[in-house]
Amino acid sequence: MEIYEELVARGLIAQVTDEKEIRDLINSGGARFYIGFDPTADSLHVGHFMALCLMKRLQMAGNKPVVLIGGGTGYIGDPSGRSDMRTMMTPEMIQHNCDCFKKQMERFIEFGDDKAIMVNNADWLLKLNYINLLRDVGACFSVNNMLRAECYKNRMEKGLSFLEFNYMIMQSYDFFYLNEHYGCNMQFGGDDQWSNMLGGTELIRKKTGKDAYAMTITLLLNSEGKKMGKTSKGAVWLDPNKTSPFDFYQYWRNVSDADVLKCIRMLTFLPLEQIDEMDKWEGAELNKAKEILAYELTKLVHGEEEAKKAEESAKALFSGEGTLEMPTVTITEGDLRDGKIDILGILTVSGLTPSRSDARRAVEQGGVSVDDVKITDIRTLYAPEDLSGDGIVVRRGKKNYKRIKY
RNA sequence: GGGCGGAUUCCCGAGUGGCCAAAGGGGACAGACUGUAAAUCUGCUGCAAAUUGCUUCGGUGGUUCGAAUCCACCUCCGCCCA
Repeated sequence: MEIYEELVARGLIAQVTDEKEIRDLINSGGARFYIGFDPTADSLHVGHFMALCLMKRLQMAGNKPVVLIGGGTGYIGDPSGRSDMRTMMTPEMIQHNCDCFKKQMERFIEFGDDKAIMVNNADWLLKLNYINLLRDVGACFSVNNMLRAECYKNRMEKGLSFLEFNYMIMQSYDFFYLNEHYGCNMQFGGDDQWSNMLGGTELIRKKTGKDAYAMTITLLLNSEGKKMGKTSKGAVWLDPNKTSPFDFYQYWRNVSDADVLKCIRMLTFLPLEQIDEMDKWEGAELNKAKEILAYELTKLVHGEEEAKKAEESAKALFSGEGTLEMPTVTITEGDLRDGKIDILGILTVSGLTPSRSDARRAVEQGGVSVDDVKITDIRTLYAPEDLSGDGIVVRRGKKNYKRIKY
């Protein structure tokens, strides 16, 4: 199966500007495509991961990826898919985030031997002269058309600043610039980028008369229609210091039945035949599929060793026996009161609960246990001796464990 | 630039002098049931030395015994007119 057909089979392709041309181009390895990443945080997250995987797949098929870091567009902020304005970032933050992105990407994409290149649009966007830009590309954009774009529609009521309105123009200019200077003939991006990307192909056509193509990646939505890779605490990060491999594993281990196969198809590199086989699984069998999903993704992001560790820890914890790998928190003297610490203190210091009030509620509702014994009294006290040696294992709810030592 | 309207807790959104830590919904969390799933039911959702105290309703000052609520100024946002 050729690469384009595989992407379709995996459900990765959302929209394309010209299916035939694009298929020919990437199947023959003739695409020089770019994907942009706006440095909105100091780590990549699951959403970026999809794009990286796509780059990898295409690179393996002989196409050349251009990673575009949005050091310049970061100054503006993409309004697509947002209902409110982004908070403005300082140049220092943007630079810091760009650096973090670079490091993480090198794990996924091979940059040696001109196999891929990385550029930063700050290099050309920040130099632009307003009047020149207006004359040069401003004339190519119809405000009427822009306002009709889906990405601005829902902002018409909420409010959209001129700053954000210009994002599309900057992104279009990027494509134009990359087309001119790097021979870039294709752009990929999330489906929410569609109108921005069309702006680029249009601009290239108007300025040069050449054709350029765009293709969007299906947004990874769960069965409830929400973006995946988000938890109540925020995004699921690829940086192990922001989302531990164990938590990363657990996120995928816990996806709902309805979403497992879709995730496996879209995110893993398992052969399609194997995935089709899994598609027949039902009911509790799907639990197995979740293990596979979690393991495969953790392996891709954090390496095989970490994936194994995470898997073992998870199995041990949920089967109730083992207590090998577990985040450990050490209680210090400052946490003690009258030489002891109460259960609420332990929960709070360990981060299992955000406050003592919350800890109190958790205990009162029967959600806390220590070494598998349910705690019912909020005044339960622990002395340093109780926490010596291997310490104790404190559990809040079903899925939150911490080992507590002194 | 002119006129009008708005900002409430994680989100939406009620509240227009004391009965307000603030209705209702969503989400999150916990319990039961399960398969570390979904659905359902229940509880819970500012903080703490916890039948009490403290801090919160865009910001700063003021009126009042008492302010989310009234007044003044400021910031941000929307709508209409230019």
